[in-house]
Amino acid sequence: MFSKACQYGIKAAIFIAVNSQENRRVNLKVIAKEISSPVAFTAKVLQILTKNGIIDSVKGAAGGFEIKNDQLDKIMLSDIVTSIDGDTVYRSCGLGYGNCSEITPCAVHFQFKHIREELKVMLETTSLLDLSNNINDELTFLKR
Amino acid sequence: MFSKACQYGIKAAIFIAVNSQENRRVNLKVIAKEISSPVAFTAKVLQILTKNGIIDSVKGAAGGFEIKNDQLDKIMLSDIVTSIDGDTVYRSCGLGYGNCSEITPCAVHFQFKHIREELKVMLETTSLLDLSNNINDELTFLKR
DNA sequence: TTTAATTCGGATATTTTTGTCCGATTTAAA
DNA sequence: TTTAAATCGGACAAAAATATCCGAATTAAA
Repeated sequence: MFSKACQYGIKAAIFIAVNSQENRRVNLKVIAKEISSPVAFTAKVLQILTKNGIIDSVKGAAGGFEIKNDQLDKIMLSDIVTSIDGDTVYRSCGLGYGNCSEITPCAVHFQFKHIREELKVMLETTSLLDLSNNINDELTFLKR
Repeated sequence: MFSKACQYGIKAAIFIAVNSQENRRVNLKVIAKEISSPVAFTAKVLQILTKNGIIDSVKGAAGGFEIKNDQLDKIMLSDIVTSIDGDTVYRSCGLGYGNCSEITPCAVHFQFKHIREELKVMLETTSLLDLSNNINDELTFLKR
């Protein structure tokens, strides 16, 4: 469904969100350890998220990554996915046709239409706040 | 969502299905041309489908690929997808955790659960007959 | 002011996916 | 029986994704 880079990005963003709620800035090493991802590769992913304004980075000693608390409910899963993987997963044709549409539908268009739309809605309505609240309430996990 | 190999596999299977309904056997070159795919790579994909019993191959001159007509309603999209990409798209965790489940759900488990289930049902209930009928009725296209 | 901790960014390496090539085998038809 | 058309399968090549390395820039704290 999503690339590894994207999975790391989602996990990292949630971890940063959870910590930002407690006003804790977290650095690359801590993030990578928490989400069991390769450090240097995770750095690349975090750079993408930073450039796209999804997370904030602070250079230097005591630096790291954080998200402004008033942004947590505005950052959606779709923002993260789009930054890293683009929007093809939930927008483009299931068979990869560039010209597949409602008027000229490919062989699986009507089967995928509904699922794509549900995925889109889900990604666009699930915020980092929702996800980090679930972690805080111990309804879900991030590290295993 | 699916690998290119899988997209080629789905397209090829539908094309073979459409032709099998008319009792026409089609060969690799014709298939690859129809679905605009690289010939040799498509050969590999067709071999996978053949080994998995989804399509039948006939060697030698006048050989090619076909599907028995009484099988068309029994071959589901899920059979093709599983053969080529495996079942991770519609079975495994959205974040890639091996131990994510209903009792120990990952951070996005409940968001993805519904979509994964819908995708699974769709793939398991859409047959090659359904898809080739739509092509025959010109409700959908395969080649563009 | 120096040091250590940190992100940034470019280069490189490895692995996986995608794609190509070609000889072996099979088989219908000339 | 020969030939041509086809699949099969192994080796190889290219591209993309994943992962690593390292020096530069930044900055808090000693």
